[in-house]
Amino acid sequence: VSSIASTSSAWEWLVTDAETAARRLLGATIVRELDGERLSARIVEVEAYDQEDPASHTFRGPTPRNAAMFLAAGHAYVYLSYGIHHCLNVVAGVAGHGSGVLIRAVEPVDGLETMLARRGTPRKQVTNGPGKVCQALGIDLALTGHPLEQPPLRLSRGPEPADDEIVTTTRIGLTKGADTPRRFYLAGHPDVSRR
DNA sequence: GAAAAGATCTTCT
DNA sequence: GAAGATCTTTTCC
Repeated sequence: VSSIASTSSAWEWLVTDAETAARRLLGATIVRELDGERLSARIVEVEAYDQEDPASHTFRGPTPRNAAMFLAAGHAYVYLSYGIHHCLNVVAGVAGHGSGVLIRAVEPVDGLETMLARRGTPRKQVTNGPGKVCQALGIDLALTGHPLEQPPLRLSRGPEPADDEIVTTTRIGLTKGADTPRRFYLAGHPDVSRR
C-alpha cells in the first residue's frame, strides 16, 4: 500500500479532471533520450479527453488500443492516427478511469538540430502538431504504457503559466464533441499549431 | 468478414 | 483553401 502511495504521489498534480491536468501540462518539459542524445521540449499546446467525452478513444470503454489510457496518471498513451502519424498523450486521473491529455505542440529546447533533421521541415513547422511532435522526438507505439518518470521518455513539471497566458478553444479535427472547449495553448506562442 | 471513420500532414492550386 | 495519402481499429451485419 505504501509503495503504491509513494509511486502515485509524484503524479498527484495530474490526478484530477482532464481539463485541469491539461492546463497544468502547459509549460512542462518532455525529455526524450534517443540514440544516446538528449532531446527536450516544452509543452505549449494540449487537448483534454476523458471517458465521458464522445470524442475520446475511451468513450466506449477499454479496448486493446486504448488500454494505456486507463493506467494511473503519469503514463504515456501513444496511438496511430490516420494509419500514418503517432500521437502522444499523458494519462491523467485515477487508474481505471480513461482520461488523458493530447500533446499537440511543443517548443524545442535541447536537440533542435536533430529534430529538424528528423522532420525535414523548416523551424516553424518542426513541432507544431501532434504527429509532428512524435516524429521530431522519435515517439512510436513502443512507448505506449511507458511510465513517464524513467528513460527514455520522461516528463517534468514546469512553471505553470498564469491564467491570462492560456487561451482556451474548441479542439481540432473532431466530428464528435467538437463544440466543447478543451484545447489549451500558450497565448501568442509561435509553435502553436493554429490560432 | 466487411466497411467506415479517424485526436493528421503534406502538397498543390 | 482544398483534397489526397494511407492503414489501423472498431463496429456492425
